[in-house]
Amino acid sequence: MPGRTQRKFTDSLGKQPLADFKVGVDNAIFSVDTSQNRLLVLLVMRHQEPFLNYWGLPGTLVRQGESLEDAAYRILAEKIKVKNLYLEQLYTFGGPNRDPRESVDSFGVRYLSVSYFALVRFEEAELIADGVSGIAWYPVKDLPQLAFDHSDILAYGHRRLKNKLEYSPVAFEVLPELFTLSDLYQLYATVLGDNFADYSNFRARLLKLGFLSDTKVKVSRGAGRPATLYRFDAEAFAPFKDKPLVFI
Amino acid sequence: MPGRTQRKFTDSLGKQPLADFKVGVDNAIFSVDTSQNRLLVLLVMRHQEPFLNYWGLPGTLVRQGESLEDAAYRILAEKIKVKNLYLEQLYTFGGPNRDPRESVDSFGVRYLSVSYFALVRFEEAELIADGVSGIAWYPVKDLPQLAFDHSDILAYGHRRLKNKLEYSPVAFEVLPELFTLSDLYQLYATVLGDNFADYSNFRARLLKLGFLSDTKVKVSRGAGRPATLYRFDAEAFAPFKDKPLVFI
DNA sequence: TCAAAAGTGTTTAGGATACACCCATGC
DNA sequence: GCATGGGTGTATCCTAAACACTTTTGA
Repeated sequence: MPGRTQRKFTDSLGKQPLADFKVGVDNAIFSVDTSQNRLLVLLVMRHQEPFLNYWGLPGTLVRQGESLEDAAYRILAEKIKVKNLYLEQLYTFGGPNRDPRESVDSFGVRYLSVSYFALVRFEEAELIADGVSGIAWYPVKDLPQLAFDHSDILAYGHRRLKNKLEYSPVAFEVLPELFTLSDLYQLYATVLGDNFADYSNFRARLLKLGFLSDTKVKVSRGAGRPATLYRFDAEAFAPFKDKPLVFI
Repeated sequence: MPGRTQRKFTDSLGKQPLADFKVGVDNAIFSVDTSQNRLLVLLVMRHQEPFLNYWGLPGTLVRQGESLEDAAYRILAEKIKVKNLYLEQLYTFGGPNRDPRESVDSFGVRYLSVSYFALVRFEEAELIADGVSGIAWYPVKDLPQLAFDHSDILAYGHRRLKNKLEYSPVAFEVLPELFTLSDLYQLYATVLGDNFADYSNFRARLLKLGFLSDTKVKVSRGAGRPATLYRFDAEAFAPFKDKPLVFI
Protein backbone atom coordinates (compact mmCIF):
# COMPACT_ATOMS: atom_id res chain seq x y z
CA MET A 1 0.00 0.00 0.00
CA PRO A 2 1.30 3.43 -0.88
CA GLY A 3 2.02 5.92 1.82
CA ARG A 4 3.60 5.77 5.19
CA THR A 5 5.43 2.76 6.41
CA GLN A 6 7.13 2.02 9.66
CA ARG A 7 8.19 -1.49 10.27
CA LYS A 8 10.73 -3.84 11.68
CA PHE A 9 13.44 -5.21 9.49
CA THR A 10 13.09 -8.66 8.06
CA ASP A 11 16.40 -10.00 6.89
CA SER A 12 16.11 -13.69 7.08
CA LEU A 13 16.14 -14.85 3.50
CA GLY A 14 19.77 -15.80 3.56
CA LYS A 15 21.22 -15.68 0.08
CA GLN A 16 18.23 -16.37 -2.11
CA PRO A 17 18.73 -16.20 -5.86
CA LEU A 18 17.41 -13.17 -7.72
CA ALA A 19 13.81 -13.05 -8.80
CA ASP A 20 12.81 -12.87 -12.46
CA PHE A 21 10.05 -10.48 -13.35
CA LYS A 22 7.53 -9.71 -15.97
CA VAL A 23 6.47 -6.10 -15.69
CA GLY A 24 2.93 -4.98 -16.23
CA VAL A 25 1.52 -1.52 -16.61
CA ASP A 26 -1.96 -0.68 -15.35
CA ASN A 27 -3.69 2.58 -16.12
CA ALA A 28 -6.19 4.43 -13.97
CA ILE A 29 -7.77 6.61 -16.64
CA PHE A 30 -10.05 9.32 -15.30
CA SER A 31 -12.39 11.73 -16.98
CA VAL A 32 -14.99 14.17 -15.83
CA ASP A 33 -18.51 14.17 -17.15
CA THR A 34 -19.38 17.77 -16.42
CA SER A 35 -22.92 17.44 -17.66
CA GLN A 36 -23.67 15.00 -14.87
CA ASN A 37 -21.05 16.13 -12.40
CA ARG A 38 -19.41 12.78 -12.19
CA LEU A 39 -15.85 11.60 -12.04
CA LEU A 40 -15.43 8.53 -14.23
CA VAL A 41 -12.83 5.84 -14.61
CA LEU A 42 -12.27 3.55 -17.56
CA LEU A 43 -12.71 -0.16 -16.91
CA VAL A 44 -12.37 -3.16 -19.16
CA MET A 45 -13.92 -6.58 -18.83
CA ARG A 46 -11.36 -9.35 -18.54
CA HIS A 47 -11.75 -12.24 -21.00
CA GLN A 48 -9.06 -14.51 -19.62
CA GLU A 49 -7.89 -15.94 -16.34
CA PRO A 50 -7.08 -14.88 -13.77
CA PHE A 51 -10.17 -12.92 -12.76
CA LEU A 52 -12.14 -13.98 -15.83
CA ASN A 53 -15.24 -11.81 -16.26
CA TYR A 54 -14.15 -9.26 -13.71
CA TRP A 55 -13.80 -5.60 -14.46
CA GLY A 56 -10.29 -4.23 -14.16
CA LEU A 57 -7.99 -1.44 -15.19
CA PRO A 58 -6.66 -1.56 -18.72
CA GLY A 59 -3.22 -3.08 -18.51
CA THR A 60 -0.53 -4.78 -20.51
CA LEU A 61 2.85 -6.38 -20.10
CA VAL A 62 5.95 -4.47 -21.14
CA ARG A 63 7.56 -5.66 -24.35
CA GLN A 64 11.16 -5.79 -25.39
CA GLY A 65 12.59 -2.40 -26.22
CA GLU A 66 9.59 -0.61 -24.76
CA SER A 67 9.79 1.88 -21.91
CA LEU A 68 7.28 1.83 -19.09
CA GLU A 69 5.69 5.01 -20.28
CA ASP A 70 5.52 3.72 -23.85
CA ALA A 71 3.62 0.72 -22.58
CA ALA A 72 1.24 2.99 -20.68
CA TYR A 73 0.54 5.01 -23.83
CA ARG A 74 0.14 1.86 -25.90
CA ILE A 75 -2.55 0.34 -23.71
CA LEU A 76 -4.31 3.66 -23.47
CA ALA A 77 -4.32 4.05 -27.24
CA GLU A 78 -5.76 0.57 -27.62
CA LYS A 79 -8.79 1.49 -25.55
CA ILE A 80 -9.62 5.09 -26.35
CA LYS A 81 -8.87 7.74 -28.90
CA VAL A 82 -8.07 11.12 -27.38
CA LYS A 83 -6.22 14.19 -28.49
CA ASN A 84 -5.34 15.65 -25.11
CA LEU A 85 -4.34 13.89 -21.98
CA TYR A 86 -2.27 14.08 -18.89
CA LEU A 87 -0.38 11.00 -17.78
CA GLU A 88 1.94 10.30 -14.89
CA GLN A 89 3.31 7.37 -13.00
CA LEU A 90 1.49 6.42 -9.84
CA TYR A 91 3.00 3.62 -7.86
CA THR A 92 4.63 0.24 -8.23
CA PHE A 93 3.03 -2.79 -6.65
CA GLY A 94 5.34 -5.72 -6.45
CA GLY A 95 4.90 -8.03 -3.52
CA PRO A 96 5.21 -11.72 -4.22
CA ASN A 97 1.87 -13.49 -4.66
CA ARG A 98 -0.08 -10.43 -5.68
CA ASP A 99 -0.71 -12.07 -9.03
CA PRO A 100 -2.25 -15.57 -9.09
CA ARG A 101 -0.29 -16.39 -12.24
CA GLU A 102 2.85 -16.54 -10.17
CA SER A 103 1.86 -19.82 -8.63
CA VAL A 104 0.73 -21.65 -11.72
CA ASP A 105 2.14 -21.23 -15.17
CA SER A 106 5.63 -20.11 -14.31
CA PHE A 107 8.84 -21.23 -12.71
CA GLY A 108 9.10 -18.59 -10.04
CA VAL A 109 8.49 -15.68 -12.36
CA ARG A 110 7.09 -12.69 -10.50
CA TYR A 111 4.60 -10.17 -11.82
CA LEU A 112 5.12 -6.56 -10.96
CA SER A 113 2.71 -3.78 -11.76
CA VAL A 114 3.69 -0.21 -12.44
CA SER A 115 0.55 1.88 -12.39
CA TYR A 116 -0.07 5.09 -14.22
CA PHE A 117 -2.85 7.54 -13.91
CA ALA A 118 -4.26 9.57 -16.73
CA LEU A 119 -6.78 12.31 -17.10
CA VAL A 120 -8.56 12.70 -20.42
CA ARG A 121 -11.26 14.92 -21.75
CA PHE A 122 -14.54 13.06 -21.53
CA GLU A 123 -16.27 14.76 -24.43
CA GLU A 124 -13.52 13.97 -26.91
CA ALA A 125 -12.65 10.48 -25.70
CA GLU A 126 -13.85 7.79 -28.08
CA LEU A 127 -13.97 4.32 -26.63
CA ILE A 128 -12.59 1.70 -28.97
CA ALA A 129 -14.97 -1.21 -28.97
CA ASP A 130 -13.31 -4.18 -30.61
CA GLY A 131 -16.50 -6.18 -30.83
CA VAL A 132 -15.92 -8.57 -28.00
CA SER A 133 -14.39 -6.81 -25.07
CA GLY A 134 -16.50 -4.82 -22.66
CA ILE A 135 -15.20 -1.38 -22.01
CA ALA A 136 -16.95 1.38 -20.12
CA TRP A 137 -16.75 4.49 -18.03
CA TYR A 138 -17.72 3.89 -14.42
CA PRO A 139 -18.41 6.56 -11.82
CA VAL A 140 -15.74 6.29 -9.15
CA LYS A 141 -18.46 6.56 -6.53
CA ASP A 142 -20.08 3.40 -7.76
CA LEU A 143 -17.58 0.77 -8.81
CA PRO A 144 -18.02 -2.96 -9.35
CA GLN A 145 -15.65 -5.42 -7.74
CA LEU A 146 -12.32 -5.27 -9.50
CA ALA A 147 -9.64 -7.75 -10.47
CA PHE A 148 -6.31 -8.02 -8.64
CA ASP A 149 -5.54 -5.07 -6.36
CA HIS A 150 -7.04 -2.65 -8.83
CA SER A 151 -9.33 -1.01 -6.29
CA ASP A 152 -6.26 0.00 -4.30
CA ILE A 153 -4.62 1.43 -7.37
CA LEU A 154 -7.76 3.34 -8.18
CA ALA A 155 -8.16 4.74 -4.70
CA TYR A 156 -4.59 5.90 -4.75
CA GLY A 157 -5.00 7.42 -8.20
CA HIS A 158 -8.06 9.31 -7.09
CA ARG A 159 -6.20 10.79 -4.15
CA ARG A 160 -3.36 11.84 -6.41
CA LEU A 161 -5.73 13.44 -8.87
CA LYS A 162 -7.27 15.54 -6.15
CA ASN A 163 -3.89 16.70 -4.97
CA LYS A 164 -2.71 17.49 -8.46
CA LEU A 165 -5.68 19.70 -9.13
CA GLU A 166 -4.90 21.81 -6.12
CA TYR A 167 -1.51 23.01 -7.20
CA SER A 168 -0.88 22.12 -10.81
CA PRO A 169 -2.59 23.17 -14.01
CA VAL A 170 -3.63 19.66 -15.04
CA ALA A 171 -7.14 20.85 -15.63
CA PHE A 172 -6.06 22.74 -18.72
CA GLU A 173 -4.61 19.64 -20.32
CA VAL A 174 -8.09 18.33 -20.42
CA LEU A 175 -10.22 21.37 -21.07
CA PRO A 176 -10.64 22.67 -24.59
CA GLU A 177 -8.29 25.46 -25.52
CA LEU A 178 -11.02 28.00 -24.94
CA PHE A 179 -13.19 27.46 -21.92
CA THR A 180 -15.50 29.32 -19.63
CA LEU A 181 -14.87 29.84 -15.96
CA SER A 182 -17.84 27.66 -15.14
CA ASP A 183 -16.34 24.85 -17.18
CA LEU A 184 -13.28 25.12 -15.03
CA TYR A 185 -15.29 25.42 -11.85
CA GLN A 186 -17.44 22.39 -12.69
CA LEU A 187 -14.34 20.32 -13.22
CA TYR A 188 -12.86 21.30 -9.89
CA ALA A 189 -16.10 20.94 -8.00
CA THR A 190 -16.85 17.44 -9.27
CA VAL A 191 -13.36 16.13 -8.66
CA LEU A 192 -12.75 17.73 -5.29
CA GLY A 193 -16.24 17.15 -3.98
CA ASP A 194 -18.78 19.44 -2.49
CA ASN A 195 -16.94 21.09 0.35
CA PHE A 196 -15.28 23.22 -2.28
CA ALA A 197 -15.22 26.99 -2.46
CA ASP A 198 -18.19 28.77 -4.00
CA TYR A 199 -18.15 29.90 -7.58
CA SER A 200 -17.67 33.59 -7.06
CA ASN A 201 -14.65 33.21 -4.82
CA PHE A 202 -13.07 30.64 -7.09
CA ARG A 203 -13.57 33.01 -9.94
CA ALA A 204 -12.12 36.03 -8.19
CA ARG A 205 -9.08 34.14 -6.98
CA LEU A 206 -8.20 32.69 -10.34
CA LEU A 207 -8.66 35.87 -12.28
CA LYS A 208 -6.48 37.73 -9.85
CA LEU A 209 -3.65 35.27 -10.36
CA GLY A 210 -3.45 36.48 -13.92
CA PHE A 211 -2.75 33.37 -15.96
CA LEU A 212 -6.19 33.19 -17.54
CA SER A 213 -6.42 35.48 -20.49
CA ASP A 214 -9.75 36.92 -21.46
CA THR A 215 -10.42 36.33 -25.16
CA LYS A 216 -13.33 38.81 -25.15
CA VAL A 217 -15.32 36.16 -26.99
CA LYS A 218 -18.70 35.33 -25.54
CA VAL A 219 -20.50 32.05 -25.89
CA SER A 220 -24.12 31.38 -25.18
CA ARG A 221 -25.26 27.96 -24.03
CA GLY A 222 -29.00 27.86 -23.73
CA ALA A 223 -30.53 30.16 -21.20
CA GLY A 224 -28.60 32.63 -19.12
CA ARG A 225 -26.07 35.30 -19.74
CA PRO A 226 -23.37 34.36 -22.25
CA ALA A 227 -20.03 33.38 -20.71
CA THR A 228 -16.61 34.74 -21.53
CA LEU A 229 -14.11 32.35 -23.05
CA TYR A 230 -10.70 32.21 -21.43
CA ARG A 231 -7.41 30.73 -22.45
CA PHE A 232 -4.71 29.32 -20.16
CA ASP A 233 -1.48 31.28 -20.40
CA ALA A 234 1.33 28.87 -19.56
CA GLU A 235 3.98 31.59 -19.43
CA ALA A 236 2.05 33.64 -16.94
CA PHE A 237 1.63 30.53 -14.84
CA ALA A 238 5.37 29.87 -14.61
CA PRO A 239 5.91 31.78 -11.35
CA PHE A 240 3.35 29.55 -9.66
CA LYS A 241 5.12 26.30 -10.40
CA ASP A 242 6.11 24.61 -7.16
CA LYS A 243 3.74 26.84 -5.20
CA PRO A 244 1.21 24.86 -3.22
CA LEU A 245 -2.54 25.39 -3.32
CA VAL A 246 -2.63 27.74 -6.26
CA PHE A 247 -6.10 26.60 -7.15
CA ILE A 248 -7.34 25.39 -3.88
CA MET B 1 11.87 11.94 -15.29
CA PRO B 2 9.00 11.96 -12.83
CA GLY B 3 6.27 14.52 -13.09
CA ARG B 4 4.24 15.83 -15.92
CA THR B 5 4.16 14.23 -19.30
CA GLN B 6 2.39 15.09 -22.48
CA ARG B 7 3.37 13.26 -25.57
CA LYS B 8 2.29 11.68 -28.80
CA PHE B 9 1.61 8.00 -28.95
CA THR B 10 4.24 5.65 -30.19
CA ASP B 11 2.78 2.34 -31.16
CA SER B 12 5.08 0.92 -33.72
CA LEU B 13 6.65 -2.08 -32.06
CA GLY B 14 4.34 -4.52 -33.70
CA LYS B 15 4.03 -7.66 -31.62
CA GLN B 16 7.35 -7.74 -29.84
CA PRO B 17 7.87 -10.49 -27.29
CA LEU B 18 7.67 -9.59 -23.61
CA ALA B 19 10.70 -8.22 -21.84
CA ASP B 20 12.34 -10.04 -18.94
CA PHE B 21 13.35 -7.97 -15.98
CA LYS B 22 15.59 -7.96 -13.00
CA VAL B 23 14.27 -5.50 -10.48
CA GLY B 24 16.54 -3.32 -8.40
CA VAL B 25 15.77 -1.18 -5.42
CA ASP B 26 17.67 2.05 -4.79
CA ASN B 27 17.35 4.02 -1.59
CA ALA B 28 17.71 7.74 -1.14
CA ILE B 29 18.38 7.85 2.59
CA PHE B 30 18.27 11.30 4.11
CA SER B 31 19.15 12.60 7.52
CA VAL B 32 19.49 16.00 9.08
CA ASP B 33 22.58 17.09 10.92
CA THR B 34 21.04 19.78 13.07
CA SER B 35 24.30 20.79 14.65
CA GLN B 36 25.57 21.95 11.28
CA ASN B 37 22.22 22.67 9.67
CA ARG B 38 22.80 20.33 6.80
CA LEU B 39 20.65 17.86 4.95
CA LEU B 40 22.64 14.71 4.27
CA VAL B 41 22.24 11.73 2.03
CA LEU B 42 23.87 8.33 2.34
CA LEU B 43 26.17 7.30 -0.51
CA VAL B 44 28.20 4.17 -1.09
CA MET B 45 31.25 3.70 -3.24
CA ARG B 46 30.78 1.14 -5.97
CA HIS B 47 33.32 -1.65 -6.17
CA GLN B 48 32.16 -3.28 -9.35
CA GLU B 49 31.23 -2.40 -12.88
CA PRO B 50 29.33 -0.59 -14.14
CA PHE B 51 30.34 2.74 -12.69
CA LEU B 52 33.29 1.29 -10.78
CA ASN B 53 34.59 3.77 -8.19
CA TYR B 54 31.63 6.06 -8.50
CA TRP B 55 29.48 7.06 -5.58
CA GLY B 56 25.90 5.90 -5.80
CA LEU B 57 22.76 5.22 -3.82
CA PRO B 58 22.72 2.00 -1.82
CA GLY B 59 20.85 -0.51 -3.92
CA THR B 60 20.23 -4.18 -4.41
CA LEU B 61 18.42 -6.58 -6.68
CA VAL B 62 15.18 -8.13 -5.50
CA ARG B 63 15.44 -11.79 -4.52
CA GLN B 64 12.98 -14.61 -4.87
CA GLY B 65 10.17 -14.40 -2.36
CA GLU B 66 11.09 -10.88 -1.35
CA SER B 67 8.78 -7.90 -1.66
CA LEU B 68 10.03 -4.58 -2.96
CA GLU B 69 9.75 -3.02 0.43
CA ASP B 70 11.55 -5.93 2.03
CA ALA B 71 14.41 -5.38 -0.35
CA ALA B 72 14.48 -1.69 0.53
CA TYR B 73 14.69 -2.50 4.23
CA ARG B 74 17.32 -5.12 3.63
CA ILE B 75 19.72 -2.84 1.80
CA LEU B 76 19.14 -0.13 4.37
CA ALA B 77 19.90 -2.50 7.22
CA GLU B 78 23.09 -3.57 5.49
CA LYS B 79 24.39 -0.02 5.51
CA ILE B 80 23.19 1.58 8.71
CA LYS B 81 21.76 0.66 12.08
CA VAL B 82 18.81 2.81 13.10
CA LYS B 83 15.91 2.43 15.45
CA ASN B 84 13.51 4.91 13.88
CA LEU B 85 12.94 5.64 10.29
CA TYR B 86 10.41 6.66 7.72
CA LEU B 87 10.41 4.92 4.38
CA GLU B 88 8.26 5.25 1.33
CA GLN B 89 8.36 4.40 -2.33
CA LEU B 90 9.48 7.13 -4.67
CA TYR B 91 9.39 6.32 -8.32
CA THR B 92 10.14 3.58 -10.80
CA PHE B 93 12.69 4.14 -13.52
CA GLY B 94 12.51 1.61 -16.24
CA GLY B 95 13.38 2.79 -19.71
CA PRO B 96 15.41 0.42 -21.85
CA ASN B 97 19.14 1.21 -21.86
CA ARG B 98 19.19 3.03 -18.54
CA ASP B 99 21.50 0.35 -17.21
CA PRO B 100 24.71 -0.45 -19.13
CA ARG B 101 24.47 -4.07 -18.06
CA GLU B 102 21.54 -4.51 -20.40
CA SER B 103 23.77 -4.40 -23.43
CA VAL B 104 26.54 -6.70 -22.30
CA ASP B 105 26.13 -9.63 -19.99
CA SER B 106 22.58 -10.58 -20.74
CA PHE B 107 20.27 -11.84 -23.43
CA GLY B 108 17.89 -8.91 -23.50
CA VAL B 109 17.29 -8.80 -19.79
CA ARG B 110 16.16 -5.36 -18.66
CA TYR B 111 17.03 -3.68 -15.39
CA LEU B 112 14.34 -1.70 -13.68
CA SER B 113 14.85 0.39 -10.59
CA VAL B 114 12.23 1.03 -7.96
CA SER B 115 13.49 3.83 -5.76
CA TYR B 116 12.60 4.40 -2.14
CA PHE B 117 13.30 7.34 0.03
CA ALA B 118 13.97 7.18 3.72
CA LEU B 119 14.49 9.63 6.51
CA VAL B 120 16.51 8.55 9.53
CA ARG B 121 17.68 10.21 12.68
CA PHE B 122 21.24 11.36 12.13
CA GLU B 123 22.38 11.16 15.73
CA GLU B 124 21.33 7.56 16.18
CA ALA B 125 22.33 6.26 12.74
CA GLU B 126 25.41 4.07 12.86
CA LEU B 127 27.11 3.49 9.55
CA ILE B 128 28.13 -0.11 9.02
CA ALA B 129 31.66 -0.09 7.68
CA ASP B 130 32.47 -3.51 6.33
CA GLY B 131 36.16 -2.77 5.99
CA VAL B 132 36.34 -2.28 2.27
CA SER B 133 33.37 -0.38 1.04
CA GLY B 134 33.29 3.39 1.28
CA ILE B 135 30.11 4.69 2.81
CA ALA B 136 29.44 8.24 3.86
CA TRP B 137 26.95 10.99 4.51
CA TYR B 138 27.12 13.72 1.86
CA PRO B 139 25.46 17.12 2.09
CA VAL B 140 22.83 17.29 -0.64
CA LYS B 141 24.10 20.74 -1.53
CA ASP B 142 27.51 19.35 -2.41
CA LEU B 143 27.32 16.01 -4.15
CA PRO B 144 29.91 14.16 -6.18
CA GLN B 145 29.06 12.77 -9.58
CA LEU B 146 26.83 9.75 -9.15
CA ALA B 147 26.40 6.42 -10.89
CA PHE B 148 23.48 5.65 -13.20
CA ASP B 149 20.61 8.13 -12.96
CA HIS B 150 21.04 8.43 -9.24
CA SER B 151 21.22 12.22 -9.26
CA ASP B 152 17.76 12.30 -10.77
CA ILE B 153 16.47 9.94 -8.12
CA LEU B 154 18.03 12.06 -5.43
CA ALA B 155 16.65 15.31 -6.77
CA TYR B 156 13.21 13.78 -6.89
CA GLY B 157 13.57 12.38 -3.39
CA HIS B 158 14.59 15.74 -2.06
CA ARG B 159 11.53 17.36 -3.57
CA ARG B 160 9.30 14.71 -2.07
CA LEU B 161 10.87 15.13 1.33
CA LYS B 162 10.18 18.84 1.29
CA ASN B 163 6.57 18.28 0.37
CA LYS B 164 6.10 15.60 3.01
CA LEU B 165 7.34 17.87 5.73
CA GLU B 166 4.76 20.47 4.88
CA TYR B 167 1.70 18.38 5.53
CA SER B 168 2.66 15.17 7.26
CA PRO B 169 4.20 14.46 10.63
CA VAL B 170 7.28 12.68 9.24
CA ALA B 171 9.50 14.84 11.37
CA PHE B 172 8.36 13.03 14.48
CA GLU B 173 9.40 9.67 13.10
CA VAL B 174 12.89 10.94 13.22
CA LEU B 175 13.01 13.14 16.27
CA PRO B 176 13.50 11.59 19.70
CA GLU B 177 10.30 10.97 21.61
CA LEU B 178 10.85 14.11 23.65
CA PHE B 179 12.11 17.10 21.76
CA THR B 180 12.26 20.84 22.05
CA LEU B 181 10.56 23.22 19.69
CA SER B 182 13.92 24.41 18.43
CA ASP B 183 14.84 20.84 17.56
CA LEU B 184 11.73 20.71 15.45
CA TYR B 185 12.33 24.13 13.99
CA GLN B 186 15.95 23.35 13.09
CA LEU B 187 14.82 20.26 11.22
CA TYR B 188 12.25 22.16 9.21
CA ALA B 189 14.53 25.06 8.52
CA THR B 190 17.41 22.99 7.24
CA VAL B 191 15.26 20.81 5.01
CA LEU B 192 13.02 23.51 3.62
CA GLY B 193 15.75 26.08 3.21
CA ASP B 194 16.09 29.60 4.39
CA ASN B 195 12.99 31.24 3.05
CA PHE B 196 11.17 29.54 5.87
CA ALA B 197 9.05 31.19 8.53
CA ASP B 198 10.79 32.64 11.56
CA TYR B 199 11.00 30.75 14.79
CA SER B 200 8.42 32.62 16.78
CA ASN B 201 5.72 32.28 14.16
CA PHE B 202 6.48 28.62 13.61
CA ARG B 203 6.25 28.10 17.33
CA ALA B 204 3.00 29.93 17.77
CA ARG B 205 1.35 28.15 14.87
CA LEU B 206 2.31 24.67 15.99
CA LEU B 207 1.37 25.12 19.59
CA LYS B 208 -2.00 26.45 18.60
CA LEU B 209 -2.71 23.34 16.56
CA GLY B 210 -2.65 21.36 19.77
CA PHE B 211 -0.94 18.11 18.89
CA LEU B 212 2.26 18.87 20.75
CA SER B 213 1.89 18.10 24.41
CA ASP B 214 3.92 19.98 26.92
CA THR B 215 5.73 17.60 29.26
CA LYS B 216 6.61 20.41 31.69
CA VAL B 217 10.13 19.02 31.70
CA LYS B 218 12.89 21.52 31.01
CA VAL B 219 16.23 20.73 29.52
CA SER B 220 19.28 22.94 29.48
CA ARG B 221 21.82 22.70 26.69
CA GLY B 222 24.76 24.97 27.40
CA ALA B 223 24.01 28.62 27.59
CA GLY B 224 20.57 30.11 27.29
CA ARG B 225 17.22 29.57 28.84
CA PRO B 226 16.24 25.92 29.26
CA ALA B 227 13.79 24.60 26.70
CA THR B 228 10.56 22.76 27.30
CA LEU B 229 10.34 19.18 26.09
CA TYR B 230 7.33 18.31 23.98
CA ARG B 231 5.85 15.07 22.82
CA PHE B 232 3.96 14.44 19.58
CA ASP B 233 0.37 13.39 20.20
CA ALA B 234 -0.67 11.22 17.28
CA GLU B 235 -4.32 11.13 18.31
CA ALA B 236 -4.59 14.87 18.49
CA PHE B 237 -3.04 15.05 15.05
CA ALA B 238 -5.65 12.78 13.48
CA PRO B 239 -8.00 15.60 12.37
CA PHE B 240 -5.17 17.11 10.36
CA LYS B 241 -4.51 14.08 8.24
CA ASP B 242 -5.17 14.92 4.60
CA LYS B 243 -5.08 18.62 5.37
CA PRO B 244 -2.48 20.45 3.32
CA LEU B 245 0.18 22.74 4.75
CA VAL B 246 -0.34 21.91 8.37
CA PHE B 247 3.24 22.73 9.19
CA ILE B 248 4.09 25.70 7.14
C1' DT C 1 26.51 41.54 34.13
C1' DC C 2 26.26 40.09 29.63
C1' DA C 3 25.51 36.91 25.88
C1' DA C 4 22.72 33.28 24.31
C1' DA C 5 18.80 30.79 23.70
C1' DA C 6 13.74 30.24 24.87
C1' DG C 7 9.46 32.15 24.90
C1' DT C 8 5.62 36.08 24.47
C1' DG C 9 3.14 39.68 22.37
C1' DT C 10 1.68 43.25 18.95
C1' DT C 11 0.86 45.19 14.62
C1' DT C 12 -0.32 44.96 9.89
C1' DA C 13 -1.58 43.35 5.32
C1' DG C 14 -3.59 40.10 2.46
C1' DG C 15 -6.57 36.35 1.68
C1' DA C 16 -10.52 33.14 2.57
C1' DT C 17 -15.42 32.92 3.23
C1' DA C 18 -20.03 34.09 2.96
C1' DC C 19 -22.99 36.49 1.08
C1' DA C 20 -26.07 40.04 -1.52
C1' DC C 21 -26.67 41.86 -5.66
C1' DC C 22 -26.47 43.31 -10.76
C1' DC C 23 -26.30 41.79 -15.90
C1' DA C 24 -27.47 39.51 -20.23
C1' DT C 25 -29.73 36.08 -22.54
C1' DG C 26 -33.68 32.43 -24.08
C1' DC C 27 -38.29 31.40 -23.95
C1' DG D 1 -41.30 39.27 -17.73
C1' DC D 2 -38.99 35.91 -15.55
C1' DA D 3 -36.11 32.05 -14.94
C1' DT D 4 -31.38 30.95 -15.76
C1' DG D 5 -26.78 31.16 -15.51
C1' DG D 6 -22.77 34.76 -15.69
C1' DG D 7 -20.47 38.22 -13.30
C1' DT D 8 -19.35 41.97 -9.53
C1' DG D 9 -18.86 43.86 -5.02
C1' DT D 10 -18.50 44.06 -0.02
C1' DA D 11 -18.16 43.06 5.01
C1' DT D 12 -16.02 39.92 8.18
C1' DC D 13 -12.79 36.96 9.98
C1' DC D 14 -8.45 34.80 10.18
C1' DT D 15 -3.81 33.97 9.54
C1' DA D 16 0.87 34.80 7.69
C1' DA D 17 4.62 37.65 8.37
C1' DA D 18 7.71 40.89 10.53
C1' DC D 19 9.62 42.26 14.53
C1' DA D 20 10.12 44.14 19.26
C1' DC D 21 10.36 42.56 23.60
C1' DT D 22 10.78 39.66 28.00
C1' DT D 23 12.56 35.59 30.61
C1' DT D 24 15.93 32.29 32.19
C1' DT D 25 19.98 30.20 32.10
C1' DG D 26 25.66 29.65 31.82
C1' DA D 27 29.87 31.93 32.02
